[in-house]
Amino acid sequence: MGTVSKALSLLSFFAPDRTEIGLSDLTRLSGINKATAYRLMGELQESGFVEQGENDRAYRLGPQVLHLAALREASTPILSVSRRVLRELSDETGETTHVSLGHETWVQTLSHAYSPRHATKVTMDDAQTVTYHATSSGLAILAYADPDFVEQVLAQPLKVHTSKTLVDPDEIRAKLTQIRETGIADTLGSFELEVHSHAVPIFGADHKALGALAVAAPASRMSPQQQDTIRTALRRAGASLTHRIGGSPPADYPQDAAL
Amino acid sequence: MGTVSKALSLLSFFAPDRTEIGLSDLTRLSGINKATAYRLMGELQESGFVEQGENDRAYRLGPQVLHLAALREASTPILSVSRRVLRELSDETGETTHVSLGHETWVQTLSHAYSPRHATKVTMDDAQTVTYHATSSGLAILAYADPDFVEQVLAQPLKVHTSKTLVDPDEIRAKLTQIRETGIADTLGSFELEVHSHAVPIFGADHKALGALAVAAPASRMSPQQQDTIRTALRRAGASLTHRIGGSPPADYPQDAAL
DNA sequence: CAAGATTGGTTCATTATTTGAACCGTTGGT
DNA sequence: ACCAACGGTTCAAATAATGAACCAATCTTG
Repeated sequence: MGTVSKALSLLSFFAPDRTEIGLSDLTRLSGINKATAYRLMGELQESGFVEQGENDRAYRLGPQVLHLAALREASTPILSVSRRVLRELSDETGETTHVSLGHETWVQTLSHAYSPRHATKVTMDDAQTVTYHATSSGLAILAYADPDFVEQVLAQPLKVHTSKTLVDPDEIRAKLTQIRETGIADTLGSFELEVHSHAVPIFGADHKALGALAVAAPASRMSPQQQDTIRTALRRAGASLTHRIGGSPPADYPQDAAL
Repeated sequence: MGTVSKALSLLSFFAPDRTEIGLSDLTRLSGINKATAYRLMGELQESGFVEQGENDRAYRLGPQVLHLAALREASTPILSVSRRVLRELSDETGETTHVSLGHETWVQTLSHAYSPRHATKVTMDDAQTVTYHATSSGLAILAYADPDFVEQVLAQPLKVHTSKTLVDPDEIRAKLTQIRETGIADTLGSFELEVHSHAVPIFGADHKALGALAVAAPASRMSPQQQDTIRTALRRAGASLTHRIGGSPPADYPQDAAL
């Protein structure tokens, strides 16, 4: 493992529930020598990737990461492109839609759109972080992720969100196989009761799922016809989004008859 | 310069107008040996900070940067917090408001809010990149940045956006001094004609300006009373935003009488 | 309140990694 | 058929990373 990888691996210890890390904690978490960690963090700090609090001297992520994220957005505009796709998909289905990004251990909601058609709708926050195993978006990503990554996710404690949350790794693996047959994931009440959610994976240039596009509807409104509308619209919108960010699906991704 | 800094400096060659860089270009731009650059980019790729196109093998920023940006957002929630502040500020002033982040050579618009009060309004895009010298946001940031940084920005060619754009470094330096007296920057038509824009800096935990909060209004609507309303509201909203992201203004920042 | 533990930070001889000129095999243009 | 430019690779020489021990300053705690 090179020095650079080691330094960057230090960044991976930042998590939603651990946004500030002191030097000693960092050495314990990483197993890297304290002097080394100190020097590496110093370099990361110089480049603006981390910054230090004044009082406790704990490290936290710096503004430079926002800079890079904005540039990434310029080259692979998943955020801005998804806005149009979400708008159209919401109009078409009459339901709430959103895009998420798959990360190490959690799924990040990037952006969403509502439909004015119904008074009742699923409401969302941007920048929300949700679990892989309980959401249709998470499952859609997992279904087209590296098997190693899937096992890594399933090896963690799986939170029970509702009475319908799948937490048995075997059941989840079976569900993933089932998702791969149609290319569409759906969950009914496993994250929030009364929410029926459908999702398709979004692929990057490397043919791997980097995120998901989803439609979330109140379960009470989900008729077979509505589900059909959603699946058709979702499939098309997903393909469009994948294409527009310069990505392409893997060879084994189920293509719709009418492409 | 350590190996890590060298690797991270490679990332700085990505820019809005250069989102993909080949290996040879990268060695020329950085002056780093080709073999070294190759190995460093390999490490950055392993960590997901960059990815390679399939055809041309050019490097581009990877999804990992979005992950880190989301985490940074969790610790310093400038994006989510600013939404509420923007909403309130738009309601209060009846005009378009936005927050921006200062970067190396440009200013990035993060988020914005419109007011429904008037039919005519200044329209904005998120993730827009604008110049330091021609915008009130940029000037507000520069006024509270390191002098070295200011000189670095002013040493570059300054783009003429309109007939009213300031491009003489001396005039800009004088303007910055003037901004520091009140703590509020304003520009009339220097970026877009007919737009009168006011901005205050947003400070991080290190007492340095990391971004700006701004109100943009059609010049025709800018009466002295309206300007007064905006300046008061902006001052308060800026202080609130700075506070809510865990930042604090430097000691010499002009405090409003009614804090 | 004083002993012991823990914090961020530092030192320096040892070690292992980075470095870069030269060298491939391919590709694309002329 | 040539040449230039591309991404990628090699290996001895050079340089940078490493980590045990060590500070000074807080925090805990009996």
